[in-house]
Amino acid sequence: MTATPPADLWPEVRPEAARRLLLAAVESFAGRGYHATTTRDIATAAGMSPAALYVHYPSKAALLSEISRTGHQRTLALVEDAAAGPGGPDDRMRRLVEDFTAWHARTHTVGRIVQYELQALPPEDFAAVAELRHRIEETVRAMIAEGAAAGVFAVPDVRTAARAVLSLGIDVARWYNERTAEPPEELGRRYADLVLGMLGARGSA
Amino acid sequence: MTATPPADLWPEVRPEAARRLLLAAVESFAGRGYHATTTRDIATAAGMSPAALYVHYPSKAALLSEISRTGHQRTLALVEDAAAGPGGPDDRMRRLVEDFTAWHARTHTVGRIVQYELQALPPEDFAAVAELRHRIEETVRAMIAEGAAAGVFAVPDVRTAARAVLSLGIDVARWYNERTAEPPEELGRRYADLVLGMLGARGSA
DNA sequence: GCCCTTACTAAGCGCTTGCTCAGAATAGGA
DNA sequence: TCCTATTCTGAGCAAGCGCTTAGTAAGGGC
Repeated sequence: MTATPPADLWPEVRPEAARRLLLAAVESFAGRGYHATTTRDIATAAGMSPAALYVHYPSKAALLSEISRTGHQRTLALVEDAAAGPGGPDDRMRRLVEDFTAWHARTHTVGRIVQYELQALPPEDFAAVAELRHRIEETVRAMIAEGAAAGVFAVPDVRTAARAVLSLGIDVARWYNERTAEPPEELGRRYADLVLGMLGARGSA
Repeated sequence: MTATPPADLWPEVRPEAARRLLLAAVESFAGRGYHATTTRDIATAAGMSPAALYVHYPSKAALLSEISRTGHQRTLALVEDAAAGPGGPDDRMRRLVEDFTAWHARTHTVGRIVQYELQALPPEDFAAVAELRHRIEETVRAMIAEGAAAGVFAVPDVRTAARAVLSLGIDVARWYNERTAEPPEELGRRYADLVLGMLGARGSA
């Protein structure tokens, strides 16, 4: 088992029943999609009746929004941490790709919801996460631009390269599952190597 | 308008009403997801009543299966064409990435369904497309292995590299939309450059 | 024009869904 | 132990869903 065990998600959420609902929702939303998941699915998986969900959350959509928001906050934090860390653009890009990739592998259930269930969010909640996504994209773009200006990266188009870097990490959430043998950290290292090669960083390959 | 106009999809499908239903289904499945799309949505968009759908297709799921199967066949064909084409591994990889990327950009609605609605397919239909997906993955993996053996590519792990190459193209379907300014062919060329850099092809960057 | 086939509709069915509500059960503090 | 607050349930509601059916309309061939 190389993914984050569900037991480790949202340790701060209380009461325990509310957390059980989140955990159950994540599994079902990630496995079958938001719209194909019923409140009965979630409640049953959490060991409760469907009505219990409404004691802790105002709606089914509120569960989705909570998962999406916290997932986006987490990925933004790790991207910004890497960007603000020590070393040159190549070192920081390596760390960014390692962490972003490993997170999508380890937390692929949340990652799937974060990346692919945006259209199911209520409009105001969508707007909030869209802003977080924009900050992630800008951070990556700025890092590549910095590396290109410093002659560390050689990319014909910064925006396209930034898109590609994020795509690699994001798509991990689609394909990574419990049976994938490669540990998240190792996948992150391998992806970092590939990305530095892609960006034409000297000393890469 | 840089994507394939819906009018160009499935020109061989007759009668015209059946094709209108496919076109309507593609737009709605891609935009909101299979499960959030009702038969009433599809029928209304096709200018018919919900019952008309059942004159041409046995079920809502049959529409999904048709779109998924034809989409997979198309992507498998373009991957295999590139792999069987002229030139060395780097030339063929360039063509593969260009075509795969451009297809996902131009036909991003179908691409979204192909890549992200697998869990909604009836089991037998899923099994059929899973086989097509496996062949796509194998073709790309074999090409990278060939390039590595010939010393044209330098990758520490062939399977991870193959995964990454496909991920770049696949994720285009998620983010590309009608407002994206970059034409599919140009995006394909840029991605091909990035991929050759990623694979450590000499002369790349 | 007639007949057959195909395409289509309006109406409605049985079932499912997100959610509400009144009452019951449980937990915690004095 | 008792009381209050919190947690939870069973039952059920209104709306919506995929699909069916009987009948109508349209198209094409002779």
